[in-house]
Amino acid sequence: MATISDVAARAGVSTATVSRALNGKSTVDPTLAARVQEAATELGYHPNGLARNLRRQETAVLALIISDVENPFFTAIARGVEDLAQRSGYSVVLCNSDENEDKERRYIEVALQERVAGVVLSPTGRSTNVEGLRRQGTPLVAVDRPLPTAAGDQVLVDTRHAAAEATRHLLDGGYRRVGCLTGPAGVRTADDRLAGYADVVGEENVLSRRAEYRAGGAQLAALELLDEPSPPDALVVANSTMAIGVLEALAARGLRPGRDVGIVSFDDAPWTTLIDPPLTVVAQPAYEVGRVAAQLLLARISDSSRDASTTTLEARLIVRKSSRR
Amino acid sequence: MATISDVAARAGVSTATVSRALNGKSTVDPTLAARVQEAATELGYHPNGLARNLRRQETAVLALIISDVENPFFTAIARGVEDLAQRSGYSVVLCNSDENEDKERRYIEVALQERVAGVVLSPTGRSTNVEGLRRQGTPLVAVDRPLPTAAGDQVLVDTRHAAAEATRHLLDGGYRRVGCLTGPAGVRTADDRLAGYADVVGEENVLSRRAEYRAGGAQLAALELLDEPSPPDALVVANSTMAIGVLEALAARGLRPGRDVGIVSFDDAPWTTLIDPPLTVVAQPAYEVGRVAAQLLLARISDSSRDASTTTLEARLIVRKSSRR
DNA sequence: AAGCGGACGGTAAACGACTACCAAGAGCGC
DNA sequence: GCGCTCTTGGTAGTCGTTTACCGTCCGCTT
Repeated sequence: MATISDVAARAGVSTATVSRALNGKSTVDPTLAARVQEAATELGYHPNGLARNLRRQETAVLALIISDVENPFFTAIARGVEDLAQRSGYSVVLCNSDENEDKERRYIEVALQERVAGVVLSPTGRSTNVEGLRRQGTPLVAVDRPLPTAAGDQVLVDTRHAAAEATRHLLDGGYRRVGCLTGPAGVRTADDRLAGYADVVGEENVLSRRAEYRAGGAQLAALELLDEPSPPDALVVANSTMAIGVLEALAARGLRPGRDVGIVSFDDAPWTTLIDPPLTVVAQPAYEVGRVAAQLLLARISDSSRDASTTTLEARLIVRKSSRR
Repeated sequence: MATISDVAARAGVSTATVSRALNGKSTVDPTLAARVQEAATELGYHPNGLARNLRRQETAVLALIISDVENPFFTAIARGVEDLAQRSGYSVVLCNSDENEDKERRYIEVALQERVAGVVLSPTGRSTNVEGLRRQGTPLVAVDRPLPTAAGDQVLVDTRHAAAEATRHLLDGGYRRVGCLTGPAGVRTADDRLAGYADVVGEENVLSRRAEYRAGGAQLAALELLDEPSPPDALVVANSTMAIGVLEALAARGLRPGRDVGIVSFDDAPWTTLIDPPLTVVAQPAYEVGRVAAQLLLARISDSSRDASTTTLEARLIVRKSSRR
C-alpha cells in the first residue's frame, strides 16, 4: 500500500511536492509534476482518504439514510439526491435503516464518526435522535417525514391534502363507504394520510386499519376490513407496497378492483398501469424530493448560517380505472 | 466538535486514559472510567472515525456497489449483504453505479480512498477495473456478473441454464416461435440468458433483440419483434423491468399475454402475481446471493489467503399463467 | 554588482485517535 | 529497608496527508 512518501522517494522530491503536484496546487514545475505523476501511477498510489480528510477536516461524501431500500419511492429519492450530488462532486452513500430505529441510530453514528459532509434522512419515527448531528454541526435535511424536533431543513410532500383529494375522488365516483389503510401510528406520513382521509369522510365515518408499510401486513388488514359487518366499498391505500397486499386480499375474496371495491393508492409504481384495471394513484414527486433535498443540503454545507426551511411539494392524483365502477 | 483531549481535560486525565476507558481496554480504575464516560457524554463526544481508522488501519464499513438501485433484484441483494454484515458489526454503504462505468469507477475510487474493509460489486460490464482494489489488497466479491479478469470470489446465478429451461417450458407449452429480449451485449447476464435461449431453439432459429435493462428500451425492442414479418408467439424476457416494457408493448398491439404471446420473465417481482394473467417467472435467489457474498467477503477479510471461489446458485422457474394459452 | 522579487520546493507542524513504552506507587515477602 | 511484582496512568510517537512558513535560486533592475 503505497504512501505519499513512497511516491516522494521514487520521484526524488519531498512529500509536500507530491501533494502539491497531485492536487494541482499552486506552482510546481511541469516536468517535476510529470515525474511525480509517473511515480504515482507506477506505484498504483491512491491517496489515503482517511488521512486526507482528517487533515482537511472535510469529506466529499453525503450520507443518505432511508427507511426502506425496497420501496421504489425511496429509491427514486436516492436517484434524485445522487444525480444532484454527483454534479457537485459529492459521492452519496446510501444506508438502509429498514424502518428500524436501532439501525437508524447506528447509521447516524457512522455518519457522525466518518464525518460525512452532510446527511439526508427519512426519519423512521417518533424517537429519531439527531441531537448528535446538530451538536457536531453536520448539515441535515429530512425528507418525506418531518423530524420530531422541528429543526433543520425539510422536504415534504403534502400528503394530507393528497389523501383528502383521493378520498373525495372516490366519493365523487359514487362509492358510499370509503375506508383507509395506512402505516404505523407515529409515522408522520401514515398519520397525515389518515388525517386527510378523515378530513373528508368525517371523524364519525372513519373506517381504517394500520399496518406496517409492507405487503403482508396490509393484506391481513385489508381482509379484516373486508370482513367487517359493513365493509368498505372503496379504499385509500397509503403506499404501493401495501397496495400489493390489498390487491391480493381483494383477489382472495373474489372482489374486483374498481367495480366491487374502488382503490386509490399512494405512489405511482411502474406496475400500476399493467394490472387490470390500472390503478388510480397519488403520484408523489419522489425524484424531485431527492433533488431538492440535495440542493438544500449543499447550500447549507457552503453556508451553515442559512435559515431552516421547509419545502412542501404537491402530489398529483392520476385517475385510472380502479376508482370507477 | 469535541476531541479526545477535551474529554481528557474535563475528566482531569490524559488522552490515553480516555481512549482506554472508552474502548474498555485493559485496566482503568472503575471510578476514573466513570468520570471519563460522564465527561464524554456531557461534551457529546463522538470519536473521530477518520483519525481512529487512520491509526488502526481498518474500518468496519463494507461498500456495496450495485448497478441499479431501482431494480428489485439488486435491492434484494443489498438486503442480504446488509443483514449478514450487520450481524458481524459491519456497516454497509450502498453505492449506485447506475450501469455507468464512470460512476462505477468513481465509487471504486471512493472505496479505495476511504479504505473500506471490503467491497461487494456487481460489475457493470466489459471494462470494470478492479486492479486498484487488488493492489491495495482490498477484499472483493463480485455478484451477479463475473469480473472480466476472473480473479477473486464470485457469487453468480446459473441464468444460462434457467433461460434454457424457460425456453423449453414455452416450447413444451405449444408455442412455436419463441423470441428473446435481453440486455446489452457485453453484460454477462444478458449474454448468458440469450445463450441459454439459443441453446434450446438452435442458432438458426434465434429471434432476439437487445435493449437497456429498462422498461423504455424493452418496449421499443418488443414492438420491433412483434412487427417482424414472422413475429414470435412467445418471449423470454431478461428481467422484470424489461418485462414491464414488454407488457406495455403487448397492450399497445392488443395482444394478450399467454393466449396470444407466451411470456416468461426473469425476476419474481412482487407485482407479477397481480397482473392478469399472472406472470411466469424465473426467480433468482437475490437475497441469498447477497448473503453468500457477504459471508465470503467477511471470510476473506479475516483470512486473506483463502482461495478464490465461485458460487453458482440455481434459479427457479415459477410457472404461472402467462406461459399457457 | 548589489538588491530585490517571484517562483519553487523542502521542513515540520498540524489533524485526532491509539498504543508501546515507561514511571510511579502500592503491596508484599524477605 | 530493599527489591520485586502488579496495577495504573502519563508521555510521546505514529498513522498519511496537507499546508504554513521559510530558504534558495534565478533573473532582472538600477
